[in-house]
Amino acid sequence: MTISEVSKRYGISQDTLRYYERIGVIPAVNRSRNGLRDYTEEDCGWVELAACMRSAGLPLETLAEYVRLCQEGDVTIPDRRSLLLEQKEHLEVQLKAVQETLKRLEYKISCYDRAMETGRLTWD
Amino acid sequence: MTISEVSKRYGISQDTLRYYERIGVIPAVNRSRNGLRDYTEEDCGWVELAACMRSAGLPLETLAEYVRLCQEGDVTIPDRRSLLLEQKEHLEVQLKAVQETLKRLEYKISCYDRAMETGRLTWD
DNA sequence: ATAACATCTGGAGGTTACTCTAAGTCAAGA
DNA sequence: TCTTGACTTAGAGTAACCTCCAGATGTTAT
Repeated sequence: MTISEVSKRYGISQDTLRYYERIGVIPAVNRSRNGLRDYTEEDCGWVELAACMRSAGLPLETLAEYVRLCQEGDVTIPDRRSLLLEQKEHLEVQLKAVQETLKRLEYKISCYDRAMETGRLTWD
Repeated sequence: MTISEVSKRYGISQDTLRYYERIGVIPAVNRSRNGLRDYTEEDCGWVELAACMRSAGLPLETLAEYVRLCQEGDVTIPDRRSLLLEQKEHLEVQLKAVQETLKRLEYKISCYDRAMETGRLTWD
């Protein structure tokens, strides 16, 4: 699979794919004889994982560390587990922040809805 | 209320409070005769709103635009409403991303839990 | 053969959101 | 009076995350 195909498949620019590989957020991708990247399904799995984690805001450095640990073999299983646990806890905090802010936005929007009917803005 | 008090109250650095004011994320704060900021409860309300919205990841530019619209009076009510609606939609997408990633982290962690008992990592 | 196209690398540039520094002002305490 | 400490400004610096560019190379279509 070429970089342009992977780029389209996951909605990540080619530049970003190369960047992620360079900084270790995805492991090194095999090359065809002429030096072009040729992504396997396993490579795509790493890309997809990175895309998912990034969409939730995990830092690139953390993802790179996870990949590094994975490459070091089974001895790093406890480290990997605690890395994921830490990120899970961060995300739980983040989730609450987003939920609270959403509630607040909904409330404000309802105030504006009323304001647009009555011409009066109450409790902004 | 002094800047150091507001800083402590909302866990935002003094530098950041001044920065937010400078770029319009919070409206201009009144000064005491010697030029020091003296935050009213209303000012604090703006700070708290900014803190909440930022915790969910809303961009500073968007917050500044909202503040600007608020200062322009009632004619901007429809604009403000649609700005908030747009941010609400972004946050709903973000919420889903965080929820999905959380699920995935939980699943991976459960795999690592099993791996640490059995010594075998399945379905990473 | 030549042109068009995709990819490569290394490095520079851009955006967002702070964060820090330097130099200055002012009020209160020793 | 002198110094300490909290505050001020303007502007530079930093970190994270891309994004773009130049110049090279290799493949495909005319």
